[in-house]
Amino acid sequence: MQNSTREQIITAADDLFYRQGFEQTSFANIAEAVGISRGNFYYHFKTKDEILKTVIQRRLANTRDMLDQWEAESSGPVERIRSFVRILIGNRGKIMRHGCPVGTLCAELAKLEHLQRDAANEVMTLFRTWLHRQFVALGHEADADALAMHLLARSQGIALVANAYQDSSFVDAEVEQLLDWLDACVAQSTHAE
Amino acid sequence: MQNSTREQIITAADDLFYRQGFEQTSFANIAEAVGISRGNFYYHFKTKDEILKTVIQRRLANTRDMLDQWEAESSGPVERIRSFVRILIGNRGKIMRHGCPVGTLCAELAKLEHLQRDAANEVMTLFRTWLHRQFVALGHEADADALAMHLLARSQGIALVANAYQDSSFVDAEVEQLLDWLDACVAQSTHAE
DNA sequence: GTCTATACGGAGATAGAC
DNA sequence: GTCTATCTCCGTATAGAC
Repeated sequence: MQNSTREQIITAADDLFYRQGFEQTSFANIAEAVGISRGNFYYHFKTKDEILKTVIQRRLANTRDMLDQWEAESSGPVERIRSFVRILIGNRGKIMRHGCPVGTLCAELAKLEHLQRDAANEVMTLFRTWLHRQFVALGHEADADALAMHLLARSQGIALVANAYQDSSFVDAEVEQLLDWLDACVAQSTHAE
Repeated sequence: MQNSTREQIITAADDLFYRQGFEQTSFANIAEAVGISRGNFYYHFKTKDEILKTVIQRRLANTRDMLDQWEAESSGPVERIRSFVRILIGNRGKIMRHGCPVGTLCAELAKLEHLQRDAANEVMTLFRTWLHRQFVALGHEADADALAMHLLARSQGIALVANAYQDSSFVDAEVEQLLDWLDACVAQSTHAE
């Protein structure tokens, strides 16, 4: 069932929403990418809202999987948070071209006052609560959410500016600073004990 | 000539582009906001590109004026940079509702691969070079641009996350951290002498 | 499930009267 | 300068044949 037409539509829509934005992507674009007719498209999804909802659900599932994997692979919270920071490096090229998939969708749906806005924010919240948990494990119970939000905002800012200026060395330099900041967090929590 | 129809159109378009986004704003929206007919609109601006270009030019001019004013009002570079950081507080409400006017336009035009993308980036560059100059005055010749970019990214990240979560206390907390970071920059440059 | 044909509205844009 | 009327294209969405 992995290559069913429905799955192909979701994959194509996911990609196009990221690269062109939701509003800018038409049913014709998606149908063309999949290689089906517009009419057939409507057999699978009745409205544009519905396809967006489904794409966000898939992103939520994929994000959960990724976070679970980081949890399984990494030995401790510091290494896990480093995994988060390093997606900026791993996805450097895509981020420079199209921005952060999470942040750009939240920003677009916020401006459209779209029904699925909260659903899109939920993807960001997945990272927020996961990071929160890691900071708690680091001994930062009191300010874990503030640290998670801080890291989220830093990442989003880096992605936005890197996208505007198409600057990859900027990403590298900022990631270094984030890793230093993380080390300082660790030192601070160790110190407090 | 301040209240000419042309000026009113630019003002209305500027506001609507910020609140709804460029793509989402139609000529009908702008015409209705001004109280003129669609036909009349085309007497003043032939294409949507042209009105966007004009709006960006106005934003560039307004930004230059603001930066000049900060330069005139503040005694030194530290206080000037603080003025920049504090717009996050001053425009807190608008930023929570619609994001940063500079960042959201850059992000949207990047995704549309719009002709005016570079023009929109130019507004951000105005802040970048101005901040660069302030950091040089602070004694940070070597890393002035990196510091300017860092501050730009931090601000954009704060605006994006604040917009997503509509969280004003987050903005306050992050601004405090930015001001602390700035103080640390000053201490570092003083120390180096 | 997939297609073609088509309805319908809204967008950008133009023509020409006043 | 401002209006109404109109054109054209493209978007979402539907109907019905295969």
